[in-house]
Amino acid sequence: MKVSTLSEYLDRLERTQSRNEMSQILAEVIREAEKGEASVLMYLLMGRVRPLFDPVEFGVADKQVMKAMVRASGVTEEALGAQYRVLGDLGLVWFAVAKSAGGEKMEVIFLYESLSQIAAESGGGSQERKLMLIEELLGKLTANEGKYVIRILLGKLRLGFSDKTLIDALSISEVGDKGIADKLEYAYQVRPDIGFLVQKVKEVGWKRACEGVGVALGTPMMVMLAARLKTAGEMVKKMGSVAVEPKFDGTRIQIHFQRRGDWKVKTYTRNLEENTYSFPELTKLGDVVDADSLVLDAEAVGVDTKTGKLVPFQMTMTRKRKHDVAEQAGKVPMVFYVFDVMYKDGVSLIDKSYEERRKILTKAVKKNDWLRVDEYKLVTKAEEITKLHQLQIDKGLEGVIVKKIDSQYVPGRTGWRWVKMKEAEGSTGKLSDTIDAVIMGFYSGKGKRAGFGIGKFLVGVRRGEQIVTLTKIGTGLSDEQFKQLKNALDKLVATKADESYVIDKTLVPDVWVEPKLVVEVAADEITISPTYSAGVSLRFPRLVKFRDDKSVQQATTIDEVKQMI
DNA sequence: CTTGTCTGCCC
DNA sequence: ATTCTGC
DNA sequence: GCAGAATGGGCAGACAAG
Repeated sequence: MKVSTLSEYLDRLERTQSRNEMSQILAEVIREAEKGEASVLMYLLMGRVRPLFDPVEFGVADKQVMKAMVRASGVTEEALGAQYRVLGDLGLVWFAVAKSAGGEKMEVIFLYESLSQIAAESGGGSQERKLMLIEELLGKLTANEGKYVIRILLGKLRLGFSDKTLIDALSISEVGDKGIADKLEYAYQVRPDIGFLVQKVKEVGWKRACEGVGVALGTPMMVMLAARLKTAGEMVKKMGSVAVEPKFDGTRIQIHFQRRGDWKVKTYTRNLEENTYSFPELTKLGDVVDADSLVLDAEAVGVDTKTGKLVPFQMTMTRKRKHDVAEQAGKVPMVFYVFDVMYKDGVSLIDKSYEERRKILTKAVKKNDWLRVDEYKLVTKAEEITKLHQLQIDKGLEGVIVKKIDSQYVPGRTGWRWVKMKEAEGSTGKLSDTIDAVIMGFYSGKGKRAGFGIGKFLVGVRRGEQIVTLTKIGTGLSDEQFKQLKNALDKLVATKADESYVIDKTLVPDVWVEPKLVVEVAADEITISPTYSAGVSLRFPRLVKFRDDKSVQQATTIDEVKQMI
């Protein structure tokens, strides 16, 4: 397939909003792909050159791509930046400034090779080499083709489809409708590589491609996630009999173990990245399990060496490293709370019920101190969920996960099988109170929000006569509220930061505004911040509502914020 | 060698 | 992570 | 309700620049 053909398909996709229609178009792409080309096309459509679980990344984003665009177009960085703030998409910026070069009919395979080379460059001088390669590539493409290539480099085609839609499309390409999407999804779940799946289906047909697939050691599988419901009552209504488990504030880890073989343990993150190197303590896994092979689902949490208590999330995350792991493991050892088993001794367990898997799990782990099978309580009443939730909160945990006891292990967060509960019913965030913060400035938006002229904004709190920065806010507003806010802020635009602002150079907004507007902000936690001038910041900040009724003098103070810790 | 910027990935 | 929105 | 796309803080690592 030619790149020009691909870009015509992408043009069509860009014009359609209906995902059903998108699936049809994508099915055409799959049908038209030549042998050996299908996998490559799928990766490109996902804004990548390799499957999710391969650690191959482009290593360029906004800043570097913009530099390459400066070179390829001759337009200054300032001019491109200005366009970017208006259009909210570097692909569109390129389309606007690119000279109508190209003309060469490039093959998709060639494009793929070029992009792979960009990803492969590393070491001293690699940034320069990446820039050259991008510049060269753009020079061979039309402005429209370049638009899509830039979006691929940024990992966002922004066309309204992703892997799920590609699976629907694959089903359509094979049988004319979404009839086999379930089976394909299952195959994708245990090997989340859309390029591999499409290629295989095209080569051997969907029946053989889906035949006998199951969890495989050494291949990360997609994990089950917890949805959210507002009340315990809704949980009981949707799920019936449930198990309530503690929710630990650490990092999700999928553990693959085999007693014999060229490796013993491999671990993966929630997003399927391999992170075996981060957890040297798991080399001893064979001592504490009664099995020849396992795939486990767990939460890794650091412990305080003095008190034995679990450490805060930020401390646990210091283990997300490649270097000096052993040293860090001494400072912050890990424990692993195991809550599920997806495979044991050659048998895939994801089709078994929660209760069955739990029984197998309990038997598979021997009594020990660091690989802990977490507790679960079977419950049928809403009040019991609420009570257990409060119990975990009192213990200092994040909350609870409520699980439907007869449910299979299904990836993603759909279907009301697992539901999380963090804050108490009726409250907006886990933080006991909301904060009334002052809007200090705002930033242009990307994608849809470019049209609003605002995508997020900077807020602060009072410290004496000063206003110190606390967090940026980019969620909690409806489209309508974004438009309203932009209108209101336009009347407060200032040419520079107000004298009362204590600012940090990395947080300079696109537009400063006078300190007039107050907003109510919710969050889950107050964190010690290395970046914000308040010295603290918010974890998961979101807007609750505009507080036009409040003056800046009535906004929350830094002392009040610190008392909430 | 240190510092700053950018990126990717945890939540 | 949270939240909003078109289908 | 699903799937997708906006957006958050903050950590380590890779490079480039000084």
